[in-house]
Amino acid sequence: MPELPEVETIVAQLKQKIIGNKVIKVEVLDSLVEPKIKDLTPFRFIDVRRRAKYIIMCLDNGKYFLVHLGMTGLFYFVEKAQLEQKKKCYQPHLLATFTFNDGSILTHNSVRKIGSFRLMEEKELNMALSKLGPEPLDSEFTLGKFKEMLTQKSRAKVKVTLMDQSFIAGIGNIYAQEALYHAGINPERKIGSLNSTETKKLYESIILVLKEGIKHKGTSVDEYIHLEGAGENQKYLRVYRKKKCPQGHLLKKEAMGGRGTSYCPVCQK
DNA sequence: CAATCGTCCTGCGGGC
DNA sequence: TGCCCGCAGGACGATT
Repeated sequence: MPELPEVETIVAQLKQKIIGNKVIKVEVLDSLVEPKIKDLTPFRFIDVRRRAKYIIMCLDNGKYFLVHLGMTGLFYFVEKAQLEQKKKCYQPHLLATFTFNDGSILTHNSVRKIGSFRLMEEKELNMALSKLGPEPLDSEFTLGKFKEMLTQKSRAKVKVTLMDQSFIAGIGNIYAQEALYHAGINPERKIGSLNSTETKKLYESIILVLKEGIKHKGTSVDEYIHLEGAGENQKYLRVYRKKKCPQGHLLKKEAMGGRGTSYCPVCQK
C-alpha cells in the first residue's frame, strides 16, 4: 500500500516526467470531478508535491489535483510511441487520463478504487491538508517535538497512534510495524508507558525505516509499483507479512485498529 | 478521549 | 473442479 516512501517515490518520478508538459486533454471517471474539468485544458503542471500520503499536482492556473492512492492506486506514464504496445499495462482499472501535446499520456489506475482524485482551489486544498500531523522526515520533526507530541496521547496504543494521520503524517500499516520491530517495542504498549530510551529509539526507528523505504523505491507487495517498475523494499522487511523475525522467532499476528499486525513477542517488549 | 465498527472496492486464496 | 467466503486495508464518520 502506498505510504510515505511509496508516495515520495512516485512524486519524484512524476516531477521528472510531467512538469512543464502541456496537457491538452483530461478525462476523469468520477462524477464529482467530471463537471469541474470542463474547459480546464490546456494547462501545464508546474509542480508535484507530497504531503502525508497525498500527491499534490499543481497546475499553472492556480488549481490543484489532490490525489490519494488508497491501497491500490497507481500511475503510468507512457510515451506516444509505446501507447499501443503498453495498452495492457495502463488500460485496466483506469480512473483518469491526461494527454500531453507530444502525445504521451499519464494515467491513474486503481483496482479497488479506495482513494480519491479531486480538483481543488487553493483554499479547499489547504482545508483538506490542515488536519495532518507533522512530516516525520522534516527537520522540524525533532526528538523534542516527538516527545512533546507523545505527552498528548499517553493513553493510546503506540501502533494505532503511529498510523493516525493527524498525529504524524505518512505512516501506514507497513512502516508502523517495521518501526516498532526495529525499536523493540510491542505494538500494544500504551504511549504513556514508554520510557525516554524507548521513545528515542522509536523516533530513530521511524526515520530509519521510512528512509530505507525511499532508498528502495517503496514496498511492492500486492499492487504497488512506481512509474518505472516495482519497488525493492519488500526484500528488506523485518515483520510485515512475515512468519518469523530476522532473529528467527515466530511472529504473532493480531488485529489492531482493525488492521493485521505482526510482531515478535521475544524482540518486542 | 480512546477504540472499534461499518463503508467504500475487487482480486485472490483457502476450504469444502 | 468450482464456488463461496473472508481477508487485504486508508480514511472517515458514527457509535460504544
